[in-house]
Amino acid sequence: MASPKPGTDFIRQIVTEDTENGRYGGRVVTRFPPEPNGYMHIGHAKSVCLNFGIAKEFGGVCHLRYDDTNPEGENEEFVLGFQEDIRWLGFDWGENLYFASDYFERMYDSAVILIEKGLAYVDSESEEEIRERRGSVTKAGTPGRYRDRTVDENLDLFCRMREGEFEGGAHVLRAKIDLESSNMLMRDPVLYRIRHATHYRQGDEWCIYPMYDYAHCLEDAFEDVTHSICTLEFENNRELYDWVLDNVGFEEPRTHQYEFARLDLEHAVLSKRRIIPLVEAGVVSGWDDPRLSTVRGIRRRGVPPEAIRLFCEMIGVAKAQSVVDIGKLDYAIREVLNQSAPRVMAVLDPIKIVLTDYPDDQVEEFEAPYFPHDVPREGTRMVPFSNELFIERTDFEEDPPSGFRRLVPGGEVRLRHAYVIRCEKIIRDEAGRLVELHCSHDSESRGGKGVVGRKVKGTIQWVSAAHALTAEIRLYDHLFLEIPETDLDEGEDIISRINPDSLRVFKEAKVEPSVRDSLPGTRYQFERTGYFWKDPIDGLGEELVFNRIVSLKDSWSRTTAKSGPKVTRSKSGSEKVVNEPIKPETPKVNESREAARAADPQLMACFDRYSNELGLTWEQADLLTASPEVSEFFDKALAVYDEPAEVAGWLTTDLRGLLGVRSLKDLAFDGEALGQLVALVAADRISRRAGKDVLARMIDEGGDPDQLIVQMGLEKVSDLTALESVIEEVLRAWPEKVIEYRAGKSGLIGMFVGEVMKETNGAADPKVARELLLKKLQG
RNA sequence: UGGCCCGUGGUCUAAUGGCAGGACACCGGUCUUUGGAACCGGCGGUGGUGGUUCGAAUCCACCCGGGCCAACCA
Repeated sequence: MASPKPGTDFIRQIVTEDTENGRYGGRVVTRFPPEPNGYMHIGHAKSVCLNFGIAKEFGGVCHLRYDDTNPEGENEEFVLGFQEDIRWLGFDWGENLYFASDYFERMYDSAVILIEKGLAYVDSESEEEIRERRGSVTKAGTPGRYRDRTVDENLDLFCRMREGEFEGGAHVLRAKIDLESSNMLMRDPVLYRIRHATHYRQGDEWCIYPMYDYAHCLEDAFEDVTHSICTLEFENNRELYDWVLDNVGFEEPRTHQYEFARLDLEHAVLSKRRIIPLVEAGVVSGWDDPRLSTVRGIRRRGVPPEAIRLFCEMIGVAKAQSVVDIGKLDYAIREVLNQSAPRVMAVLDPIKIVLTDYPDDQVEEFEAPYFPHDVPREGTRMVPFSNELFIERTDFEEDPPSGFRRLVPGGEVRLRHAYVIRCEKIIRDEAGRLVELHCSHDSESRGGKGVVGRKVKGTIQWVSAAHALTAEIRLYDHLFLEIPETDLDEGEDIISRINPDSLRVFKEAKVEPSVRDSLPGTRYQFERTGYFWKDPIDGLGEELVFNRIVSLKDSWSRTTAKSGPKVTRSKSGSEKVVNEPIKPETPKVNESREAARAADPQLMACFDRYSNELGLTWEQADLLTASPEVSEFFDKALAVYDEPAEVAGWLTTDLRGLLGVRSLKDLAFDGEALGQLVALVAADRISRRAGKDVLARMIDEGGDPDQLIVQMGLEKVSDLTALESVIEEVLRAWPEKVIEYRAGKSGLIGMFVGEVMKETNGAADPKVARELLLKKLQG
């Protein structure tokens, strides 16, 4: 089975690293935290596979925790729904079932801590005022009247909020953080609001309820979660997540939040917010409509859980927002079902065949295997045959296109597991409509025996008219024509985008009799048509009702349709953006750096000195004068090693890249140390590359470059013969690469240099090594 | 418009300064009593421009494009 190797996505890498470093003492605790206000959809399934999957792989646990902090819309039915769906997917939370609402008391206590620290206050302004004062993304917020209430006053008010003294909306508890923060979430976020509502678990015990940003991180921390994995839209919330935990007093090692891109599927609608109107308008039969991408819908359609897991493995986990081709889901379903579904015959839209040369009172039975030769499973059933049969209407063509391999007037076709027949006569009614086909059969071809002297290319399915079962068969197609989740505009009526052919019903379909005795839940392949199972609700009684789970891949209709251009998405980058090359007359300069210089004459002077006296480029001078720290760092380095261009290169490129989120101030070394390092490289003591390794070490652990070189064994190998022998060794170790290189794959030179560097532990001079390599590979 | 995040074949995703690889889709072929499956082969990619480096998808800068954030929702 095609399955990409799991375990290499960025989250698993983080977990691996944390486990290896013993950050949490080897513990791995994840959690799946649904709000019980709707049913689970396939997007949740991705998260379930991720969280439970990681726990399993790392020998940890995954908690199922309901994030039930808002009484509105939450209820027990949805709680049960999630449990059912998660179990169906094949995951188990064991003992670890939790409810955020069970933590309300502890959350209250934590809020009191924040108030006592002066980090939270009761605000009594109206909702509108608060919104007004929060400012906008480009405008700072302004403090309200109540921001400076005393701790005692806040404590008293908060207590009375809980006691139920106030109306909803009268007061809120807010964190006191920073009204000017560029992150809107940090502008004194609301922690608690008053809601006189009955909670489905807590009843009327509470009339204040915590907000997500306050509650969620505490839930994770209370449960000793290690890796709190959520979707990308919570990236901005991480800062607040950390703020709450740090200020309530949780210390490292504590939980941290990581974000991945949620699943978006072509032709599907994935959020509860968008599914609810479909359910309410009755365009689908309910949350379990087989066309919906809810887990209930998928399950009712007949998709096996293995297929969902395979699908989630196939699509991977990353941070790039993306839209997955629905064909991948179909593939995963077929992949699983091909191995497990017994084959039987059914005819959706029958036309009658009369075998004029077959005795009309004769019935014979063919023993037909349930599985094709390439599926290693056993089993057969008996299929009755008589002189009146049904075949699929689309398997007969009066006027066939070229390449058509099924029944045509005067032509032959093989009936699967039975005889070859020939179409002798078309019978029509007065209106000229096709009524039945009169055919003859070749008794020599019984049971699939070969025919002599001619080729019969086509094989079609059939059922005996007298023995067939009549069934209703429902064919499902994508609910939406071409609209991925992200393409819908806010407020747009999604019902207008429904695919009118998303459900087609065949009420008079004919199925071979063997399925009458099938085990409940059996998934079949109706040969040449697709995978089907009995609808678990409407197919329960006497009536036979089948759902199509997924069609078979159909390379015939693909070639006939001469498939027009694929529908492309209207938004989100399907067309390449071509940029005009920009050759600025005067180099572009970052505005904030320019502002910093404008505000600081000394910086401005540095900028002039760097670009004029020192001869640095605009870009370098610009970067080096972003702040006084940078220019001072640079000047100190220059004092040790006075080659401005070189030092500037190290500082603006290598050091900047290595720094990440840290700033120069956090460093355990200063400009002088950088100067020393650059000097050592310039003096040929170590290669530039080795120098970068040293720099990385200095950033992580501090230390003196001179000593580090010795410690890390990076002293340059400049001995030509020593280098040569290493090179010989590398070339011997990769004979086939040498051949490829000589055959023209010149990109391999980098790989050879890399191998030499590896062999010498980074000490070789790559420039020399490359030259030598080039020379050797020539000959 | 401010902040944060993200750009790798048609789609999803690897490569953590050293061979741009895999899967789906697509195209061709072999095989076949399913126009299925399997097998073989093929097409096709680092958003752009500069810079650093022996070497850049990867580091730096600018540009372009996309996403998220101004609920007392989660």
